[in-house]
Amino acid sequence: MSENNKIITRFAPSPTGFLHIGGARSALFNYIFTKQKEGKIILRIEDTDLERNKEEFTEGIYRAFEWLDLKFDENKKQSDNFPIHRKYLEKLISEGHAYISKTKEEDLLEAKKEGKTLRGEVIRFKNPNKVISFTDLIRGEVSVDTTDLGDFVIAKSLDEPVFHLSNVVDDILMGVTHIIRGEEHLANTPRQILIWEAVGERERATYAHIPLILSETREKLSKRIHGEIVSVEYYKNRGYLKDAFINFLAFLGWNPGGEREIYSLGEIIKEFNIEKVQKGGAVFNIEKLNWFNKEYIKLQSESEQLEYIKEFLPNIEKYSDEMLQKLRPVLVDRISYYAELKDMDEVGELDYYLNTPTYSNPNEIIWKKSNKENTILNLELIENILRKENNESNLDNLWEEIYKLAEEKGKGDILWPLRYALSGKDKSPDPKSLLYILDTKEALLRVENAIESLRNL
RNA sequence: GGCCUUAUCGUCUAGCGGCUAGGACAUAUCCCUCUCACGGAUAAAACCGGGGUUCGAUUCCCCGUAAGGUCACCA
Repeated sequence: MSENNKIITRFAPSPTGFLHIGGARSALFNYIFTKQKEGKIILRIEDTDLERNKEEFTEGIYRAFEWLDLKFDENKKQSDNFPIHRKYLEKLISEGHAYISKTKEEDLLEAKKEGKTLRGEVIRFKNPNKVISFTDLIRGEVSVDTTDLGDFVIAKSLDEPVFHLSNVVDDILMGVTHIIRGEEHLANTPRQILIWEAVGERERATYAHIPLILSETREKLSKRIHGEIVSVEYYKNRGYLKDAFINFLAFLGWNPGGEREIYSLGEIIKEFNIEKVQKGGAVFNIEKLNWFNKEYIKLQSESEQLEYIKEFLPNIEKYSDEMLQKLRPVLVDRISYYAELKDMDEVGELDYYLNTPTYSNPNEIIWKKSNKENTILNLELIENILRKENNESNLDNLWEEIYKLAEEKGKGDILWPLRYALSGKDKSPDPKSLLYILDTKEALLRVENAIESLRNL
């Protein structure tokens, strides 16, 4: 593709909040589309609303993209272009496409009642009142009579353009060829096309409006009512893997056909076809994300898993490296995202790795089909084995002996009390894993304690 | 309310005139098993309604219905 018909796209968030998952998906679709066509993608921070903008939100957006590892070819801030926007406003006015409009007294008064202040005059676009048709890559032909849009405001003053003007002028100036954005902008498109045509200069861009991400109740997901789950950083902080997150997001509203669902970004770029993007909104289902994430955790290398564990496991300083190594498979097996380690820690599911358990209800040491005497006897047999193997530290031998004993005496009658003695819990990983993770000396102590508790019963 | 958009299992979706309507998540049951988790298997579960077009509609058209978006001196 030659340089002058190269595809140019942009993602244009406003820094009035953290990056929304819907925004992330828009950006992702832009990114995928652009990479596939070997085009250029621009990140343009739309900071024209001076009152609501915050630098921290811009930072947050950058951080989110850094996490997702989506890199933009250009980084722009719309406010840098205010002088240019002014020139275009002047041009539109002199050509009769826009005019300065006095605000009506009654509107001024009404706004005051609501606590808002309106400018005495603003710049409005002179609506030619015609039917605008465009081809949306996802939706096909869309056609709207712009008459009922009226003469809409495009700037508060020559130096304060608002969204429609800045957005269109920048798209024209930056050579944007494809505008891929959320469906909430579909209704804005006709008036933006009106401005685009009034400015002239360039053939208009091709539009594609991607469906919204919906809540359980099928409405647009919003931070206000749906909370932090709409923020991309939430997923980063909860220990989701960016590849899983991207895979999930891309498959919300699109898929390559076929039955495979685990696709790397590179594979998605290869397979992507914007015309196959779903038209209807998609309900955001965190269960499915969790499944994707678990699949990606399984795909991680041991050292990657260890890194995440070190980041998310509470009281990490209390675990030795050796123990962490041993703990890794057990932990990874039980989570879909790494922050679940914190949840497990909070409910005490990790206690027994660090602390010798106490048996508040020793009856639970006894297997359901057994009795106290038998259990004490069996634990003593285990105790003997542990004592014998204590200095050899050969886990395989140790386990072999215990398992032989279990087969002899009945698995439940050996394995249950052993596991309970080691964990102090009715639910826990299997005793072999526990023995593997715990020091043999510690295991012996726990078995002795359990016997003691039973005797005192 | 006006305008725009959408409509396949509970959810994400495959399907692009003829299929026992396929897969995944979630659910249930079973297997594995001392418990939990993992894993494996099986099951239940959908074409919004009504008219056309057609030999034949989930698929094409129209009308309803429902849902969503948007109607700012926000983006």
